[in-house]
Amino acid sequence: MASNTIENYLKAIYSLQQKQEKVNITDVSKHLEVSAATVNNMMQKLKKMKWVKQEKYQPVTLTVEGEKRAAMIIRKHRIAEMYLTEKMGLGWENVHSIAEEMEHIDSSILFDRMDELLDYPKYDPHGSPIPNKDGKIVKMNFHLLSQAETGSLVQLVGVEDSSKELLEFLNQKMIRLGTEMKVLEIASFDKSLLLEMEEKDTLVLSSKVCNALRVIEVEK
Amino acid sequence: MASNTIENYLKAIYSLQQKQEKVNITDVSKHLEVSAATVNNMMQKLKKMKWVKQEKYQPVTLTVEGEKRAAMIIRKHRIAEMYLTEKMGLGWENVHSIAEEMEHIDSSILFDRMDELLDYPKYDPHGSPIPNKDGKIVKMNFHLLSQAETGSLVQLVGVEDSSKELLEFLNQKMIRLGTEMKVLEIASFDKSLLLEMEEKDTLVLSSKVCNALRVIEVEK
DNA sequence: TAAATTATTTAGATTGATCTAAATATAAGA
DNA sequence: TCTTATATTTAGATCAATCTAAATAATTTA
Ligand SMILES: [Mn+2]
Ligand SMILES: [Mn+2]
Ligand SMILES: [Mn+2]
Ligand SMILES: [Mn+2]
Repeated sequence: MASNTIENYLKAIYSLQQKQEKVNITDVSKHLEVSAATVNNMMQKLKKMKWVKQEKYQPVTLTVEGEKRAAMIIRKHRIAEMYLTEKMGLGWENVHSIAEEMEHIDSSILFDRMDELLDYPKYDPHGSPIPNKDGKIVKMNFHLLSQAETGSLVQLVGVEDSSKELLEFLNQKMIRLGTEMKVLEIASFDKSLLLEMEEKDTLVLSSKVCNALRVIEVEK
Repeated sequence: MASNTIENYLKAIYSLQQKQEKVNITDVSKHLEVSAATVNNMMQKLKKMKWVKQEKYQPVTLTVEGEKRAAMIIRKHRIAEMYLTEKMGLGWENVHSIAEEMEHIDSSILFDRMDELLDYPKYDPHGSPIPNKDGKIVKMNFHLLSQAETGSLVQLVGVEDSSKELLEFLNQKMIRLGTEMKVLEIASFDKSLLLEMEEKDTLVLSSKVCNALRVIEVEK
């Protein structure tokens, strides 16, 4: 059995691989907030286990086996999040940190049962897809709100990070998955966006927030 | 924050303290299946943290603070077990090992919510009382089936261990909490019991099993 | 009570996960 | 291309949690 630490590394590499071509030691280092030397050290171990491949001084990639393991951990994480929100009534801002611990529980009975009770959900409460039992995961189609153009009408389909801080901010602004927003103006000075909300009131979001919101274009 | 390891030590000492006057290093060592030297080493650390007291070469005791922490971990463990059986439909034989990991999750929101959804249960699925938020725990009244006398009518109110192995054995014999059994005969050779079950059929249980079953006397 | 047994402590070592500092390699910029 | 900046690796250290073996204390038995 892999330690929680090792599982967190696999998950980190997997997540980074989803949005980048190349995953550098430094990326993993920043993502997990450990030193590059520590990551390097762990990569030696993961190479021995045949879960990652890496040539000296080159980026890392998960092997097929490593990717499968990572996907299974993420699957457990997202099923747990979904269960906690849908069946227990916890807010989307509270479930990520709990799932961060539950994902390491070794019990197919538990996660299969949650999956069943949820009727096999495809997405987690933050809009990310849940890998299936084979580790297959649907490729999401979105762009970041920070990339939207003036005049476009967009709908929130996911968030880049599931931190309590961001999600409580969104709660307060009444923004949730499915919320539609029209981009009225992009401030050239700080890249903040002026948005028209569903109730016709307007709202300004900083570029930091806009960089964390996954949206799709919708018809007017 | 205490590590999972430390929390498991606190829990072990607490559980042993429930059924023994004195808790020796050796008892903890056997309970957690680590060497006595390891336990000794950990006791030095727990003493520094003021969670246990121990004079050199003497038994260990939890401090008030240590006991409270232990009770909170056990509370989380038992609420989780109850939730898994009652709300998710898992069998009593499957929940202990899951709870062993869930008990370390640091989230009052999660456990308070489970407690609420369960309507504040007093006992876990194995018949053990759930400590309240102040760490108070009701003293159970029972004796082991192995201590029962010939002719007595007893009812199962709990188990000494929650291992999958024992509980699957009990499932197979149709024995669950509340099951009544009459002691027909005690074999002097191996201390096995011949029992009359509710459906009038008879059953022999080894002393090993009888030592794991908590019963109370019931009226005939 | 002396000897034997059992329990506890100490000493020294190992493993996993981490760090900082320094060395080395790669990539970017002038 | 040469220099500079950035990324990776190596070296050496620390801390938590464990071990075995040996020393010491406490308890039990004869
Ligand atoms: Mn999450
Ligand atoms: Mn995790
Ligand atoms: Mn249990
Ligand atoms: Mn545990």
